Amino acid sequence: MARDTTKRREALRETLTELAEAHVRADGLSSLRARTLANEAGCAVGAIYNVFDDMTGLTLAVNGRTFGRLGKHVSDAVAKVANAPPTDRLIAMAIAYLEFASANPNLWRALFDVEMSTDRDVPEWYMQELGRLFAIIAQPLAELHPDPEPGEIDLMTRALFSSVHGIVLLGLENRISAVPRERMEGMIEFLLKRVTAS
Amino acid sequence: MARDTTKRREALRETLTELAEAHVRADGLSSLRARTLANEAGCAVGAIYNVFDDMTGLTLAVNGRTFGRLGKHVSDAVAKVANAPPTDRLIAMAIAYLEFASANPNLWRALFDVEMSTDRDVPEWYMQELGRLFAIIAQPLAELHPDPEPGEIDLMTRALFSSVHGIVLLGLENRISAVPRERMEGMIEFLLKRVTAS
DNA sequence: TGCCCCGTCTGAACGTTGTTCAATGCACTA
DNA sequence: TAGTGCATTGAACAACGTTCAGACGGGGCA
Repeated sequence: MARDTTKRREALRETLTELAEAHVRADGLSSLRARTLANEAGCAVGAIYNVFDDMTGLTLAVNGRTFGRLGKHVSDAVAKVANAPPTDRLIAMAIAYLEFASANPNLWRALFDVEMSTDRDVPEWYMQELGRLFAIIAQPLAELHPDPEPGEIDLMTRALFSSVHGIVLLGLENRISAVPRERMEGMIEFLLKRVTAS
Repeated sequence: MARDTTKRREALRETLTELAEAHVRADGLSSLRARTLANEAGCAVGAIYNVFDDMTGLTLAVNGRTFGRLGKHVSDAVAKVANAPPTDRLIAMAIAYLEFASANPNLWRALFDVEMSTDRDVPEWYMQELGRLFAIIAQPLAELHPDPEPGEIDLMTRALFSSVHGIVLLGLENRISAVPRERMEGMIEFLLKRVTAS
């Protein structure tokens, strides 16, 4: 019995995550409704709470998937130009980040919009994925600076990631100023070329 | 009567904005409650809707004040070093931006967290203030590039603003990685010095 | 086989939201 | 003073996440 129940729970978890992802992708994080999801999954509202702590837990499950795909997209992009100069690899990664955010704006925004103010801990996979992403960025930077001061690479890594993130964030925020795609790429190239210029 | 009523409305608008600002400053945008505000202002819940379209309208009023103060803070900072080289003026502005966000995190976040998905137009003062801010940034950049290609200054302005914004945003997001203040300043200086280096 | 027991699942109910609108009150005019 | 029209009220509404007492059902024991 125990195994059977566990399987059902796992299956429901999967179903709910899939349905939630579809909603977030289509209409944004704020369109998630417990009752709607329960209807679509063919279960009771309460069943959601047998499988997730609350709606935030469900959102985190969706974000886990998104984060994985984002990481893969960036990794693949840099792998394709593995032999290019460090600056070009950085640009390729940043453009890939832009591509992903641009192709999945709602899922991407959900990564940062999830409410974590309550005492819930940041999931460990969150920090791990972020660490993996930072490691990929750090590599070309390390090649550009073979003899760095302590912490210098880390500072540059965070600065560059944050900068690209900011450009993508405000660029996609069409309410403030819808920036055409090629201009965003222009900003990213401008920034990275300047910063990494010896 | 008409004038008297108008005055009362104006006074209520002022009172509500002030109270809302206090709440946002202390506990963030999501802590705004229509009933709480009405209690504190000594009016009925419905009265709020005589003065604002909805809660988003009230939030926009709060953001209007915040935007004004932010602009003044940045302007003052750059005015103090008006004779310094362009790069130093850019750094002074960015540090001032960081200072403001750091000193008023909840009010600052509210500037970007306000829900505008509904068809409500972006208020014209929003674009105006943003344009003013961009103009301040563009000036040192124009000095650094006396003979720019068309649109180049604008692209640089947006790229730099977005980058600094991203650094401040992720740096203050303590859930992801609480970055100490001096490291954030380090990132900003690193970025701006590199980007503006001839 | 039949019965009981215990964990699972259900969905009505709860407490809070923002928002509305019929009813009330009030100030000013004729 | 009676009448009129708009400002103001706050109970009611719809929708939300979340809970929990009870219905349900399957596995172990007599």
